[in-house]
Order: sequence, then C-alpha cells, then structure tokens
Amino acid sequence: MVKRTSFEHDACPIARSLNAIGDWWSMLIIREAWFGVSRFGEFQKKLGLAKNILTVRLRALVDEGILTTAPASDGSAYLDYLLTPKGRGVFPILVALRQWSEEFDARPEEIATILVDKQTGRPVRKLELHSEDGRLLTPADTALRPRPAAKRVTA
Amino acid sequence: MVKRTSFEHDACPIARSLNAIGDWWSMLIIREAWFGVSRFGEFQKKLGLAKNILTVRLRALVDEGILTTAPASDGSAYLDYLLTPKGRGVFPILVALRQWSEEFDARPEEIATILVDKQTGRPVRKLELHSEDGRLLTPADTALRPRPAAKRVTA
DNA sequence: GCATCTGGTTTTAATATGCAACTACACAAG
DNA sequence: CTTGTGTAGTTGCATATTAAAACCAGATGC
Repeated sequence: MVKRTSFEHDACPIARSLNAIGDWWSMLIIREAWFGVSRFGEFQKKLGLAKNILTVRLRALVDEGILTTAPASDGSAYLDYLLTPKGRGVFPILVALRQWSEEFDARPEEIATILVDKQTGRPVRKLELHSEDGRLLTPADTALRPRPAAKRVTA
Repeated sequence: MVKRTSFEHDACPIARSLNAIGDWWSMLIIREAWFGVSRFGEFQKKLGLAKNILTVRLRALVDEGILTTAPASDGSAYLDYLLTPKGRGVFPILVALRQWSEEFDARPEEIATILVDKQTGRPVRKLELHSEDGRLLTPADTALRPRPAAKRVTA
C-alpha cells in the first residue's frame, strides 16, 4: 500500500472518527468491551482474531483514549481493558450500525439479538435527531455549515 | 492476511453492518454521495483515493444495494452513482460518527463543519435513543435480548 | 519444581492498497 | 476523418498491512 492513508488531520469529523475506530476490529472490540469483556483472552476467544492483531488493536485503542488498562480487578495480576468515557461515547455509533442492519439487511432473520428497553423489555425506537428547539429532524432538514471560529473563553 | 475475515454470516448486526460499510473508504464514499457527489471522477478528486480502489469500492457498494448506477443525468453518457434508500439509511451512522468526533476528539478546533438545522441554522442536538413509550434512554437503560422467533406473515 | 494458563512477540505467508502507466470510449475541434 | 482532450476505468508492480501459527516468558496451580 505504500502507506495507509491517514485521516488524522482531515477536517471532516467523520473521517476523524473512522481514523480512530473505523477498522474492522476496533468497533467489535468496543462492542465486546461494552458487554463487559475486559480480558485479553476473552476478547480473543469471543472475536476469534489472531492474538497479534488483538495486541495491536488494544494498544491503539488505549493510545486513542478509548480503552484504559487497569492493573487488575479479579485478583490475578493481569491487565483489564476497560472503556473510558470516550469509549462509552461510541454507544450511539454501535446503535446506529445495529439499527441499519435491522432495517436494511438482506437476511434480518439471521440477526440474533435486539436492543430493548431494560424497564419494559420492549425494543427501542430508532435513533432520533432533534433540533435545538426539539423538532424531530429528517436528513433533509439538516445542512452542513463551516464551523464558527472558536469562541474564546471570556478572559 | 491469508483471508480477510468476513462477518457476512455473523449473527451480530453490528458485525454485519461493518461487513458492508466498515472499511476505510466506503463510509467516506457514502458521505460524499450524501453531499451530492455522483460521478466517478468527482469521488476520486474529492477523496484522493486511487482509481482502482474506487472502482472496487463503488462496485461493492452497488452490489450491496447501497448505491445504484443511473445511465446518465447531466447529458454526458457516463454513469451516475446514486444512493439507494439503503444508502440513505446510513445517515444516522454518519451523524453518530460526526458527533462522536465533536464530543471526544482531541483537537475539535480542526473540525471544519457542523451539522445544523436548516430551518434555524442552529446546531442539532445529539442523537437520542427513546423507548417505545417515549422515555429518553441512556445506554444503561438498554439491554440486548435474543431475537424473538420470526413472526410468520399471517397466511 | 513442573506443567499449564495467560498474555503476548516473532516469523512467515497472503492479501490489500496505492501509484503510475495504459486502454477504451465519447465528444469536440480542425 | 483525423486529431485532441476529458472521463472512466483496467493492469502491473512495489510495498504495507493483516492474519495464522509457532514460539516465549512470567504467573499460577499442583
């Protein structure tokens, strides 16, 4: 490849996200972490990926501040990989991916799980985008604008 | 790689989504298509990716039903690549990725654009997840459950 | 103290990526 | 009709990244 294109300095926030979590495994690692998986071996077993890849991915996720390593937790002096707030912030992306599959997948019957409201056990609604004043927005109701110049902290 | 792992038959909807649009370029192609880009050369110029890669990606996206080719549109008898409903359905994922960057990126000042409500020009709210009966849900309010057996169409 | 488990690293092979050069076709000008 | 230019790709090759499998070291278990 000569060099995998990096979007680290791209001005598009989507590209920047992808740069951090847009590869095949990172998102799935975050998904597993979401489910409470925290140990190297557990990730490896559940995802079935090669250990060297897992090593690299975990390190990258830690570098990006999406995971942290905690010295221990269950006694055995090994590492726990835990989601940071930034990592937990990926949740809407996971939900969006999930809902896209649910809506458009060619074989939805192969999908094993559904996301439900814990309180009622009923499936959740689709993600909604609202305006500042609370109106439900469709994609067509939105537009992109240049970011306003950074507002200086009043000093 | 011996073989790039495929999640086509994975039961997890997140993995299935990633299988379709989880690679470096596909999401960005969809983003550009969202902005109205439809021609091969335009994609190539805006994204700066190699033409062979673009060819492969576009074909894959067409195969997956995310894009369609329309015979023409502006006169010149070339192809237009247009989003299908499935492709437009990616919008929430794009928004989620964007908002994640906006919230957690280490250098948010480098982000060039913001998503606004067309009507007021004000930034949109964060994506919201609601229960069936309208309560706003936090990640902790949700759980995964096995998909109920497919409901047969009453026949 | 010896085997085994966990958490990796190293080696090697396969695949994907990217660049550049080349082809095919449409359309326009001369 | 011949040449020229722009679009839309394809092909070939060098290199990077990914993956599998073997290997290894320290901790644990017995």
